[in-house]
Amino acid sequence: MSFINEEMIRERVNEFIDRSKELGIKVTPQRIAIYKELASTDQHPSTETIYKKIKDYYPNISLTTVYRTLETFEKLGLISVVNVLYNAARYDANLTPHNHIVCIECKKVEDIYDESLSTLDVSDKTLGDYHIKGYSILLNGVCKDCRDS
Amino acid sequence: MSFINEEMIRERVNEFIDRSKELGIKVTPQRIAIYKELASTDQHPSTETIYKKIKDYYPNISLTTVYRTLETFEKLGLISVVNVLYNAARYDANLTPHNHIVCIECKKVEDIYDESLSTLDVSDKTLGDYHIKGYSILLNGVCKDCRDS
DNA sequence: GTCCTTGCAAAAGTTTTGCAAGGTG
DNA sequence: CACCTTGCAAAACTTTTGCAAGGAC
Repeated sequence: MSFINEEMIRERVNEFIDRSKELGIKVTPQRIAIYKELASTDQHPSTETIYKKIKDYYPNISLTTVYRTLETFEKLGLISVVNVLYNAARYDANLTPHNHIVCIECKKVEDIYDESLSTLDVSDKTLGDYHIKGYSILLNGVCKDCRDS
Repeated sequence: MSFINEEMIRERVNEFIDRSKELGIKVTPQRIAIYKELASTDQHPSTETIYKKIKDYYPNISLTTVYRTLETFEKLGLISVVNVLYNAARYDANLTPHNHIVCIECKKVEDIYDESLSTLDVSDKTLGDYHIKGYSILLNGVCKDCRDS
């Protein structure tokens, strides 16, 4: 299911290279290394984690490059960020069940009370190796303020 | 709908005070101020934002206190954190639709391919003031490794 | 050769920790 | 008055930015 073999990785990296050329960005060894590292795992690593792994065989790479490269890839849609709101912790005193919508640009968060999103029933189930405690649905889009400016 | 008036806030703060006593934590002016600030908005503020607001009328409060207090509240279930994975950006090269499960303790992220979670269809809709681009479902629980230790 | 990309260093921003003083129960 | 909580300072950690050198096309 989630097993990734050598051939799949090679294929993904080749697709990445083709796509980069289409998009007009330069294909550097650093970019290939970063993409390959991310394509080789289903662990959703942080920037630091990717950096450390690459450093083993590419000791000169800079952490700054990894940051900048991941941002570039994400903006071009080559990869995605699991947690849009990684900039700072956000709290909520409202404990009644509801979901959230995040503005991709200004990072504003608003509540959503929408019945079509309340149909999931996963609490207290077991999924894979996990005891599920809860879930959160984060919609994303662009808010009116950001569209207007 | 999402309008919060003075009376609701007072009520929430009183509940908070009662609950704090039940839980055996001390009710300090700082804690009341922090809880009240959070209960007075549906904006899901960051620690810094809460700090700045309180500082207007409580100039001696420390940012450290706000950090520590929010953590305390969260661990006791008095409030919740919107974004569990706020510690660092996490990336994913797998662009096929899937969801994620996060271990609350070690912050590990794994992929979920579960059909019962794939029934949401919100793309390209408009919800409130937003053009929806997509959504992510983040289940949370405790992984096997963390349960065992 | 042009211009995008990289690496270094420094800065900005977020969160955590140690410790003494202070306040709640 | 015991002990939890606070505030300050410092450190740890994550991310961003400026600039000159380097490399892809």
